[in-house]
Amino acid sequence: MVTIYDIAKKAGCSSSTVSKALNNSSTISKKRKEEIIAIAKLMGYVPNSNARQLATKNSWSIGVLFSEDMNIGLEHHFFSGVLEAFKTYVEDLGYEVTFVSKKVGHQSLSYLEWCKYKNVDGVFIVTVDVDDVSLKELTESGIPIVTVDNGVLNVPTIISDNYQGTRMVLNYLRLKGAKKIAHIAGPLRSFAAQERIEAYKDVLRKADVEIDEKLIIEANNYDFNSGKNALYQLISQYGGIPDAIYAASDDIALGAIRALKELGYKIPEDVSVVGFDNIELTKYTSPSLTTIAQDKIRIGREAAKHLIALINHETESVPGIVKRVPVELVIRESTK
Amino acid sequence: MVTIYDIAKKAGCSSSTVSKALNNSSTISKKRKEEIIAIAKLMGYVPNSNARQLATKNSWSIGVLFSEDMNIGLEHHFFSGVLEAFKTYVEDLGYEVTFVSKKVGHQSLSYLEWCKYKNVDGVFIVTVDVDDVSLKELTESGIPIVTVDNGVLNVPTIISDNYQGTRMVLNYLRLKGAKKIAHIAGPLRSFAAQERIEAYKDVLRKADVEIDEKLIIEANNYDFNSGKNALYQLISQYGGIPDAIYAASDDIALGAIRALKELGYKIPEDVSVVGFDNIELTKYTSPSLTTIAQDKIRIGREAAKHLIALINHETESVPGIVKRVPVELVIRESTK
DNA sequence: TTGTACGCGTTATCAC
DNA sequence: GTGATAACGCGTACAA
Repeated sequence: MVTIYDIAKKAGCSSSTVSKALNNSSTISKKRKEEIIAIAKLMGYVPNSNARQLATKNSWSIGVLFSEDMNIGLEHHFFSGVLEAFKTYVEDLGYEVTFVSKKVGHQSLSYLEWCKYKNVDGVFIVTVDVDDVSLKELTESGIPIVTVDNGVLNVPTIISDNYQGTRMVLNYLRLKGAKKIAHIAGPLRSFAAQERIEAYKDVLRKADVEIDEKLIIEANNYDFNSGKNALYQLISQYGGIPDAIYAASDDIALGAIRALKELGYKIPEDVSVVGFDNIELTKYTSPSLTTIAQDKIRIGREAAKHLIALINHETESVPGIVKRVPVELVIRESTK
Repeated sequence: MVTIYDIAKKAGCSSSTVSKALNNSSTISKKRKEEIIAIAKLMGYVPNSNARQLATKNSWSIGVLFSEDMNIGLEHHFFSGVLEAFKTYVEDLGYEVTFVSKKVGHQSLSYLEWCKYKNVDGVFIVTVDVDDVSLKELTESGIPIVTVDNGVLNVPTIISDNYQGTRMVLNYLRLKGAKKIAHIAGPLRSFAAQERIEAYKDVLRKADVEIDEKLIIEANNYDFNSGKNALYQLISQYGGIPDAIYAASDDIALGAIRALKELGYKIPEDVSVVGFDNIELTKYTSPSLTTIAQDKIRIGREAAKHLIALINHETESVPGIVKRVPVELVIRESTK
């Protein structure tokens, strides 16, 4: 490993002069500077992150909480996309991103301890086990944090505009003549699920449609099988099928469609079905799925932007929703 | 921030004694040790990663190359799964995982420079632009590296057993009576695509089946549309449809199925279709897809194992395939 | 068993 | 414009 001392020796100057040259300080002659930089390049000098961070107390690093123990299954696709966009944005600003861990070498740490250990500038909570006690400690620590919808509520959150999406779905279905529109909600421990169900009720109410609680059912989870089960429950609780079904996720929608097919119904002839997310495969199923497209890239980027602003003290940390990202209605074959 | 000096002051001893207590050295009395540890906990002491790494020259960190500029689309799902498994394994051993970047603060670095800067113990190449010049420098640097199938060939590689998978597909199709079996290969710049096409030829040859080059077609990519296009080409080049189609990925298979449907063919009545990967959605399409399941978790874990072994000098770095992970044939509705 | 003193590679504060 | 020198927080020979 070549250090600034090696360079200093070769350049015939002191290490502090080298440091100044490399950090283009103003108090150094142009000639010296170029000379030193040339030598550094020649010798293959690479700075040492640890030494630099130790001296500057400045880490340029961001921790990412991304635990997959919690079995979010297909949904994961959404979060991966968000993380990608986030990573791209902050890396371009010169930050490095590291997964927050609970171990270092042979000893166990809490999330907060790990963050202090690494001296991260901020944390992006992507997915997490909300029941983890270690999490509360972290979110209350004062470290800049953002998250996207995942049920952690005491942290600045970037989220899709669920109300807008729900309104678009319902307006569209009603425009197409649907009277009885059911809603298969996501698990209500999820914030997004709560928002969508509230929006469903509110939009209908404002359109002077009476809310029929029998048309609302909560799925156990966001996945295919939960959707399938929910549909059977819906039918038995409602005593038949509605004109249309608004599902809280694409996977739920696909599960519901499968169940409907098993029961001999045709989509969209007998019943229209709409999902939420616009995951890749919705283009390719038959029928292809009408759905609300979430803008993963935008969400990731907005999260990054907000976190950087927090780090730079350009904004204050307020718990809850700080940004709603617009969604889009994608009309395909599952609605008539 | 509380340091070992703060603890030393409170405990009435020297900082080195504190250090010894915290690193459970053998040369310290039990009583002192427990006392110091208690004080450390009380004061909320957290070690400083940079100082420790600077002193020990030991980073306990692994870099991950995961660039998404290259538009691998749906395939990404596979790599995300592999990365998850990898991360879980190495974090459990106490390593932290950081995305390799090309910037730090405001200056640009090559991959290798970044790795030296961060002093990572090893690198896991998940996805990467193989044409990146910066990559060669890294792979030839001597830093421990592993990769999974992605076209980087001069590095130890963990990969699915493509031969076994291909053999299972072909044997199954032939058993079911298929005579003319076409192969839609992946893009041949991909190593897996090459392996699968070679296996296809070899297995048939060994079964005394004459290879008909007209039954082989290379898709431009691994995605849906490439599969669709490839199928049209196949038909025009072969002058009809074969008994069965073995596609190099599920997405290709689904694209081909879509094209077949457009042409009025029924699957599996008119033609059987088999994919490769076993991505989630293959369960839910209609017909659901017969495919080869790749074991993402096992691949990620084996990659981790191998990298750790390299880091610990328990094995030597040999370019090319170091481990083949078994695959499984999942029979669903797209074959008869 | 404990403490002293130094090194890890860098930046930053002063004198010069 | 340049160069000693002191941090930064920790680990570790070596001496006590």
